[in-house]
Parts: sequence; structure tokens; C-alpha cells
Amino acid sequence: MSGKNEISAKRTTIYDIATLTDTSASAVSSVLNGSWKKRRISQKLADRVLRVAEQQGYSVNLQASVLRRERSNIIGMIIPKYDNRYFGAIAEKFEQAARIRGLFPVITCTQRDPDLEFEAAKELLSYQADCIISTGATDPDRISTLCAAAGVKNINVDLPGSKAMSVISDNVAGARDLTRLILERCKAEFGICAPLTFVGGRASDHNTSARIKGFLEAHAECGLEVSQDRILACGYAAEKAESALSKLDPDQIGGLFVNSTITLEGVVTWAKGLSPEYRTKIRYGCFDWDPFAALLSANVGMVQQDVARMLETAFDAMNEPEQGNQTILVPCILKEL
Amino acid sequence: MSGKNEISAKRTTIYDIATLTDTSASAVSSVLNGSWKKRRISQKLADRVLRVAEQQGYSVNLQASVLRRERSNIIGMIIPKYDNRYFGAIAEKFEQAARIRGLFPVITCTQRDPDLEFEAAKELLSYQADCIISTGATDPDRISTLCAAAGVKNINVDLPGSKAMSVISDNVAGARDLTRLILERCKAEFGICAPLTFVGGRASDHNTSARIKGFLEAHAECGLEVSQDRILACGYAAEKAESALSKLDPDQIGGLFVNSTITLEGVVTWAKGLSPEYRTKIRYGCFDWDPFAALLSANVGMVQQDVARMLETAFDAMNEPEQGNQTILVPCILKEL
DNA sequence: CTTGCTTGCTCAATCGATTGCGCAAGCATT
DNA sequence: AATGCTTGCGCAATCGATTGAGCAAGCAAG
Repeated sequence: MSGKNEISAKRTTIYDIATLTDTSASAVSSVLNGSWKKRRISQKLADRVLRVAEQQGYSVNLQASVLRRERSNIIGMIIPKYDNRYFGAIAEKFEQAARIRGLFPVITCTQRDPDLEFEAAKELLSYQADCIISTGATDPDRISTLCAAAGVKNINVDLPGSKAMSVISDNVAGARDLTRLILERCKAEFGICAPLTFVGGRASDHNTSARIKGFLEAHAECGLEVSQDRILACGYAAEKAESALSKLDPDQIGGLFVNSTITLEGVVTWAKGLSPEYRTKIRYGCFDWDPFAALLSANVGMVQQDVARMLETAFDAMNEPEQGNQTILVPCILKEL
Repeated sequence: MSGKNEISAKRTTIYDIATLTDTSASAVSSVLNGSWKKRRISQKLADRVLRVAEQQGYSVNLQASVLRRERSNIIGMIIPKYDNRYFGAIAEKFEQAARIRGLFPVITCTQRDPDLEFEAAKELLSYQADCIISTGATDPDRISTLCAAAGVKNINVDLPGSKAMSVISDNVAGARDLTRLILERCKAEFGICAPLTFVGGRASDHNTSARIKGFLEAHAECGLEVSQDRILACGYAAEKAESALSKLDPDQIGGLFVNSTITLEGVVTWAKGLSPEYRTKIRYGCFDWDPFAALLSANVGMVQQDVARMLETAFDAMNEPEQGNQTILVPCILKEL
């Protein structure tokens, strides 16, 4: 009924504008995409076209544009979850970095499901993404194979793969620093120099095993040996950590290396249930950062992964020839509390 | 050098498959998009096409497909940040809900910047999104106007607008319930029945003013009057809350209504600096949920917004005729601690 | 044999933007 | 006047998938 603002109002196209300005679609196109000087369109015509386009609220149909061009400028990212600061920061920085470079970022969240990861990657390829970044992917190599077949760039972030370049945190050094800090604090506050307990993660997981390596190295520096039963790679879930810890003698636990913020939730719940005698003697540090966790009084420090730098590195790598499948390590930032 | 796996390997198209199976592109297209029975393609030919497509690793060019069709099946969302559980959950649920409905979700994070919001909306329109959901938008009406002009559906979530349907939490009822809980707990634990202090947010902000309304209603139920200086709508930032609170007499503060998890960070920092005498008498509740915040001992409860239901409601609304600009309220979930 | 229906497929236009090529007008040079 | 260059613009093909229309073969009924 409303005439002009009908819901079925066709979007204005370059042809409409060509008619209105009495020129050709090619002139309009080149004016609107900035290539008009190269095509020797006069300033006068350009102004006329721009004015009418503005009036009509014109916006390019990028489907048509991308179809015709060779590059889409779409850059895809696959991410497991949005439920912690780390992945949240990755998503935000990724969008920022993409936009600064004139790319269109598309993030899809795959719930740690390998099949969904793969389907999401295929969908991004269908949209002609120029590059796909797999973050914390369960099976990054499967995606790399897919991308290679389609001739699309692919980079792994957070977890490494063997078939594409990977940019990950220096988990060994980060864990070593954090372990040192926890050991120091336990010594300073209680005069105790005893092995810590490592809790959370899966030993088969690349990042966990690297962190265990750093954890052991820091102990070795102090001449401490860590028995196998002090390494509780029981999965990341809070409940798992809580039940694993409750099986230990609280007397034996002074310092804890907590492998993720999710795991830390379980640690805090477990500590709450201890008698004050033990509870006050608990100190821990955590890999990954969270603002509330940073306020917990037993928390001596957190390792923050340098998300900004990881993404800058990944974007830089995108533009370079093709580096094979090397892995780049990015140092972590230790936040003492 | 590698022949088949050249980086410049053209993606296979329906024309390639048509050649390989010795048929026409239209037959191939209809087989691959499922419309082949309607077009009376034989099972035999369909099988042949499907087999070759599989072999060639074919995937549709959705840019071409969308260009030709009337609908893109792309649904866009604009979201301010990924730095808290609430928006994280919205993003995850949105993707899930979209995928279940066969839509392609594209989320873009606009850092609470009104101009970026607007640019992002325009970009989504350029990609022919069928619908745009504005979440917590600074200026939702501007986006609504844009969408209306393009004939694209638009729904507001989290914060209401006046030019499109809005789905938001029932902030008044949520705040009332939380206020009641804090009052009860203060009474039960300390025998005190005194007005609480409201901290965080901006009074001009729709959600904050609704929550203040609920806060006052719950006080009125108990015959309590709240003086204006107990309402610290000092912005959401942690530091703002901390400094606003430190100006008050700690003796006067027993219970706190904290307007967001970000604000809660400031509250916790402030409480840490109090002498034990006062600190142990502090109780608070917070609008919005966070797993670590839930573990704080002074925290008596958190209001969790029902993200799943908000999004289901929004998606349902999308398919209905056109409801004008009504606002739908979704009840919150009170988590007692 | 003719008519008419069904089956199985192909043709060609179309979506909107991009871009190589070419053409005409204007001007200067010889 | 003929030649050549520059300026300013339009023509038409193209990207890949979709889809209305149409055509040929096969078969059955009359």
C-alpha cells in the first residue's frame, strides 16, 4: 500500500542508476567501485552518479560482484566456542584485523564437533572465502586437505596441524613461567618447596602436553621431581577436575597448576569444600585469563595468551608466498597477581 | 608443477560436471540442488552426476546461486562484544538456531561503536542478508530504517528499538526478583532490613532504567524507601563502580544490586579493600551470570537472561507476517547461590 | 495412422557487477 | 586534408547457478 516502501521493493542496481543518470551500467559500476579514473570517466559524470546513488540508497550486490571478480575478500574463521575470554578475544581481534585489511570476516562456531567443523569449512568454501583460519580445531588437517583441493589458503591458530602453517602460543615457556611463579609464591608464603599438582586437560592434546613439559622443566630447575600421580590430565571439565582432586590427600596439595579457566571452576569448587586448615594453604596459577578468576585470593597468577600478536602473525603469514606447514610460537604474557 | 593440485586450480563448476557426465548444466544443477525429481531427471542420470560431483569435490558457488535466487538464506547479527557470557551465549544460540533452520548465520561484532554498527549492517545488506538481528545496538532505529528501505527483515534483541519488533528480557521482573532475594538474605544473615545500593549502568539506558524500576518495586513491597543517592548509575565500567562505591560510607552499605558482571568486577575489587569488619557484612546479587562470579562467597544470586528463549522467540517472529514494532518480554532465570 | 500424454532432457534468459575492447569526438601536428 | 593522440564513454561477454519453456522419443488409445 505504501508505494515506495513496499517490502518487495527491488533493490536499486547499477542499471537503475544508469537509467536515472542517463549513462551506461559500466560507467556507473566504475564510478561506484572507484575504478573510474582508470577508465577515464569525467569528474562531472562521476559526481552525478554518486549523487543519485546516494539518493537511492544504493549498495552493491556483493554476490554479483564476487561472482565476477577473482577474489571474494571473505576470510573465514572456525572457532569452537564463545564461552571464555580467550576465544572471545580471538573472535574480536580477528574481526578487527580483517576489517583493517579490507576483508569481510565470517566466524562460525562449531561447538568442538569435528563434523560440524568440516561442514562449516565447506560452507565457507561455497561462499568463496579466500582464506580459512581454523582455531582450536579438533581435526585441522581434514580442513587443510579440503582447502588445498579448493586452492584456498588455510592457517591453524591455537592448535597446530601438520598440513598448514600454524600459529600457536608458546605453551612450554608459558607453563614454565607460571610453574616458577607458583613455586616461588608457595616458598615465600609457606616456606614450602614441594612439587605442584597439574590439573586439567588431556595428555593427548598438543597444548596440554606442551604445558606439562614446561611444568616439568620448571620443577627440574629447582631439583624437584614430579611423580606421575601429580599430573591429573582428567579433561577440561570442572566436575572432572573436582572429582580428581577430591581423590587426593589434601595434605599433599599445596600448589596447583590449573590448565584452563574451565578447569579452574572445578578447582575453586573443590577448594571451597576443604577445611579451612587446608584451604588457606592452597595456592594456584592458571593457564588463560579471566577477570573474576584474577580476583580470587588463592590465585597467584594467570597466563594470558597474546591473542593480538597471534592474529597479526596469522594475517601476515597469509600474504606471504607459502611457508609450508611450519609452526610459529607466540610468547605468552604472565600476569602476576 | 604439481599439475592437478595447482594453487590456481579452478573450482569445478556444474559445466565441468556436465561435460564429464555428458549432459547439460541444467540437469547437473537440478540434481545437485535436489530439484531433479520435479524436473523429471532419471534416477540413472542423477546417480551418475552425484558420483562425479563427489569425485571432483564439487561444492556450489553460493555467490552465483544466491545471485540467481530471490532469497540468500543468510541471516546477519550485529553484536557489541564477545567479552562476557551473555553475548557469548547469544552468539552461540543464534548460530545454532540459524543452522537448524537451514540458514547461514553471519555475526559481526561492532565494539559498541554506532558507526561501525551501521557500516556492518550495510555490509550485511550488500551480502543480501534476508534478515538482520541487532543485539544490544546503540542505535537500533538507524539500522531499522536502513533495513526497511532495502525491504529486509529486522529484529532487535536485548535492547528495544521503536522501528522494529524487539525481543528483550523482562528486566523489571528480573530485577525485582533479585532485589527480593538480596533483601531476604541480608535479613536472614544479619537481621537487617535496609535499602540496598544499586550500582552500575546508565540511567538513560533502557535496561538500566527498567532494572531500577524493579529494584524500587521490591523495596516498596517491604515498605522501604530508597533515597536517590543509593542509585549509582555511574556507567558499567569496573573502575567507575569502584570509585563511586568508595565515596560512600561503608557502614551504610549492606546489600548491593550489581547491574552487570563488568560492574561486579569493580564491586569485588572495592570490597577487597574494605576492612574485614565491613567486608564480611557485604552481600550482593548481580544481573547476568558468570561462572566465577557465582563462586564468590558474598554473592547471593545472579539473574541469568534466557538467551535460548529470546532467540527462539526472535526466529519465530521472523516468519510471521509483520508485527509492527511491538516488544516481547522474556522472563529471566534467577539463580540463587 | 493420428492424436495426446508422459518421460527425460536441453535451451537460453536471467540475476548484478566487472572489464577488455572499441568507437567517436576533439584537438594538435605535419 | 590527413594522421595520430587523448578524452570520455558504451558494448557485450563473463562469472556460475537457476528455471520457465520447449522439444523429441516412446507409448497407448482411438
